Amino acid sequence: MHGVIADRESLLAAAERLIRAQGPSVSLDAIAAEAGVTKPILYRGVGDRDALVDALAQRLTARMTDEVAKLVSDAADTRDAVRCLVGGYLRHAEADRHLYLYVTFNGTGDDRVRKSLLLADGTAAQFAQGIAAYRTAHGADPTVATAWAYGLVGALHFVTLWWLRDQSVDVEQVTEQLTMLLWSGLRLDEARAQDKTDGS
Amino acid sequence: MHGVIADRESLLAAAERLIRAQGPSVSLDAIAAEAGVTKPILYRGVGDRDALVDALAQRLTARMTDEVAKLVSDAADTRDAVRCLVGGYLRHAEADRHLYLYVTFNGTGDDRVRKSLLLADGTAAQFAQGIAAYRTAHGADPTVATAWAYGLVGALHFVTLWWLRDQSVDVEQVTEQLTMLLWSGLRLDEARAQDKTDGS
DNA sequence: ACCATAATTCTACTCGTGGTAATTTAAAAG
DNA sequence: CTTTTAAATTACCACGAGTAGAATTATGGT
Repeated sequence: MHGVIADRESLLAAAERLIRAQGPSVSLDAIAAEAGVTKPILYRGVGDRDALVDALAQRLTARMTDEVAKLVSDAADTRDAVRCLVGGYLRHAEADRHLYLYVTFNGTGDDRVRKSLLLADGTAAQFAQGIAAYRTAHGADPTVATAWAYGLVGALHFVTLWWLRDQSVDVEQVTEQLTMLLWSGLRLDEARAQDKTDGS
Repeated sequence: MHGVIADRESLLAAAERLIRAQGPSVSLDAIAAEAGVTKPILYRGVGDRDALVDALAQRLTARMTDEVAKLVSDAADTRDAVRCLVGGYLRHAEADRHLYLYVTFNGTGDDRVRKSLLLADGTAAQFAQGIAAYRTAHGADPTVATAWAYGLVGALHFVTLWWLRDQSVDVEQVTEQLTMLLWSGLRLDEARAQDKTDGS
């Protein structure tokens, strides 16, 4: 119709374009129309809805982790790296909020868990790697890396959702607040005085 | 049919019963049938799907916060309180996993954000209160409470999802790991040596 | 006791969306 | 120019949310 080539790449690009323009509640028909093709072509090119979300999640994850990694590489120290990570995540999610929501909310089937962790898995894998490396380099136990990575992603995600919904504070402030929590934890400095050497 | 009274309470109870039995992908027809009524009666009693999820989220939130609060009240110190909270959350989510998933995954409309934060809002409100009280009592800034509360809920939620999906570690271990992160943060002890007195 | 009217419940429908099968159109080979 | 094969389009099915109208039961008057 428009001379559009229906390769996977342009289909995914059309999906992103339409989601950005119209919000996360777009149908597959609409995406196909945006790409200038019909639904079966879309299915042949990228698969069913799950596959589409999967692909978009991969692309978004790649962009976010790339950008965040770039920001982090300029950090002064490790705490500043966390700060850059949090700020980068928030800003990217805000800039691409529709796609972010499309990818992170996909609970219709019976495997809601798997689907909702699509973006999380990619991000958490990166985080886990960084955490494990950091802790190994400093003689700390890296076993916690996976659990911590999912905890980090969850904290980032929910703070993002809350902040996107009611933007009551500016990005700098929420970044600093979340960084405080992630870097130093809930405990107050005085609590450190107590020895917490639990051998579990 | 069964002499069932179609008051709101029994409708919600039937919904919980069926979700627990059949998983989070139950239709409203099925819920109505479980309650012994038909769909319009269900609508008259509890409203549309959003209202149902809202009500179930409130009930689940109440149960979880109640149980967790009880566990926390027996804690030895503040760190142990966090530990009890994490463990209680994980165990309750596991025990009622279907309902937990039904309530936390509800992204079909355009207000995905609002709906997905239904359980989070209730839980985060409690957490924020506790955090603010704790910090105020110790002379720390309580402004961070809201952001931290959503961060906590997000970390708990995602670690729960990850753990429910591939139960590769036992609950004790993941509880301890997440508690470490939430209580002490990412930083290693040596990092404390560096003075981090950032005045924002 | 009987009929009419009001209230309530049930059935049956619409609408939108994911997914697919069958029909049609275009292209290539003989 | 015909026939066969490959491709896309249209038309359809399944399913679930939500609702309007049919049917049934209860209520009240005479």
